[in-house]
Amino acid sequence: MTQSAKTFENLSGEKRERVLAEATREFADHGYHQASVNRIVQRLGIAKGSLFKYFGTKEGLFEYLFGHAVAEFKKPLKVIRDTGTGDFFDRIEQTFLASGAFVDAHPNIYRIYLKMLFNERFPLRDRFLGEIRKANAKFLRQLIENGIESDGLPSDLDVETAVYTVHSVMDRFLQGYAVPSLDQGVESTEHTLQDKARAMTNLLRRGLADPS
Amino acid sequence: MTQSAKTFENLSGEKRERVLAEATREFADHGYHQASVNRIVQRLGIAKGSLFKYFGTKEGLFEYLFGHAVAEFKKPLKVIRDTGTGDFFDRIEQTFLASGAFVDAHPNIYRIYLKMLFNERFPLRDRFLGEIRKANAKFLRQLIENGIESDGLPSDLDVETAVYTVHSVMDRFLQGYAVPSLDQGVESTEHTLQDKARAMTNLLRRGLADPS
DNA sequence: ACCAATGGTGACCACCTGGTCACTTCTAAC
DNA sequence: GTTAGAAGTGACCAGGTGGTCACCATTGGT
Repeated sequence: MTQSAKTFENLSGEKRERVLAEATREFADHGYHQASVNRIVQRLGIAKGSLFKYFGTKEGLFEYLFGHAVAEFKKPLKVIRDTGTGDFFDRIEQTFLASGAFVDAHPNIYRIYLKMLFNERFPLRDRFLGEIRKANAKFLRQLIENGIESDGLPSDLDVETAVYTVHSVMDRFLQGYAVPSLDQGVESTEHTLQDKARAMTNLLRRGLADPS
Repeated sequence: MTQSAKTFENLSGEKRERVLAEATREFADHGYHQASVNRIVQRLGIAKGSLFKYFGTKEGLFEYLFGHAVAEFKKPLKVIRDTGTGDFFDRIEQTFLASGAFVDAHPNIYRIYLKMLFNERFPLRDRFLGEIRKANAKFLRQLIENGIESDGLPSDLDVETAVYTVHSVMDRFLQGYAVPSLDQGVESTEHTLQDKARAMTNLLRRGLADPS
C-alpha cells in the first residue's frame, strides 16, 4: 500500500464510503476517460488536492475502487459451489439468480465492467478482466465436470465447449438484465428475474425444443 | 441533406472513402468522446476546417458514418430470409455465419456498435440501436414463426421468449467472435467460425444434452 | 481577362482536463 | 500552551478539445 492510500484508510468509514460511492457513480456514468475528477470532488464538497493525496492519480483511484469490487464479484460463486443444492441445472439456475442479485446490489460496478469489456483503452482492463474470467471459468468447469460425473450430462460432452457456451449465455443474460434497453423490441414475456433465469436454464437443458 | 454534406458528396469517391475509413477507425479505437478530430485530420493530411465544412460538427460526422453503416447491417438478414435454404436450424446457422462474415468485412463498424451498446452517453445511441434491434427482432420472429409452422418447432413455444433467447445467444456469439479476448480462459476447442456456429446451433437445437 | 463559386486552410478561441504544491487548519501528545 | 505531523485546500499549470472564420487557391463559364 502506498503512503497516500494509507491516508485514505485512516479516514472515517463514513467518509470513505461516500468518496468511493461518488467516484464509482462517476465512472459508471461516463466510463474511465470521460469521467471527471473535477465533478467528483465538486459533488463530494472536498478539494481536488485531497483526492490526489488519497490515490495519487485518477488511475490510482480507479484501481483502488474496482480492485475492491472484483473481490465482491467472486463471492456469490463461492457460495454456490460450497452451499448450492440440487443437480447440475439447479445450480446453474442458482448461479443465474445470484449473478442477478449481485447486479442489483452493485449496479454501478457492473456498469463499469460492461463499459470495460469493449473499450480496449480502459486502464488495467487486461488485469481485471483476466481475473474475473479466470474465476468464472474455474467455477463453471468445476460445475460441469461434476455434472458429467454425477448428474447425467453426456460423458462425451466437450468440457471446454460447454464452459464457453454456458459462460456466453450467462454473460448475455446478465447484460440484458443490467441494461434493459438492450432487449427492447425483443422483449420476453417473462419479466421477473426468476422467470428469465428459468427460461435460460431450460435452454441449456433441452434447447428450443421443449419450452416447459 | 445539409449544404455542407453536399460538399462532401461532391468529392471524388476515392477521397470520400479515405475520409470515412479514417474517421471510422478513430471512433472504433477510442469511442465517441475520446475520438479526436485533430487526429483524424492529421492522419488524412487535410485541414480541420475541411472536415467541419463537410459535416458541420463531430456528431454530424458520426451520424453520417454510422447511419450509412446501419444500412449495411441489415443486408445479410434480407439475403437469408429471401434465399436461405433448409429447415429452421439450417437458417439459424446461416445467420450465425453471415453475421460473422459481416464482422470480418466491417470490423471497425462492429467495434463502434459494441462500444455504443453499454455507453449510455453515445450520441444518437437510442436511434441507431433501436433501428438495429427492430430489424433483428423482425427477422428472428419471422424465422421462428416459420419454424413452428413448417419445421417442427413446438407449437406451444412462446415466440417472444424464443426471439429473446436466440437473439441473446447470437449477440454473445458475435461479441466473442469480434473481441476474441472476451473468451480467453473459457476457450472453446472449436476454433473456426464454422465450428463455433455449429456448436451454438446445436445448443439451440438440443441443449447441453447432445453435443453432436 | 475577369468573375463567382467552390473547396481548402490553419491560426486562433474558450473551455475543460488531470495534476501540483505552497499553504492553512486540525488534532493529539506532552 | 506548544509543537509535530497529518489532513485539507484551491489557485495555478501545461496540454488537449471541438469549433470558427477570414483568407487563399482552383476551376469553369462568359
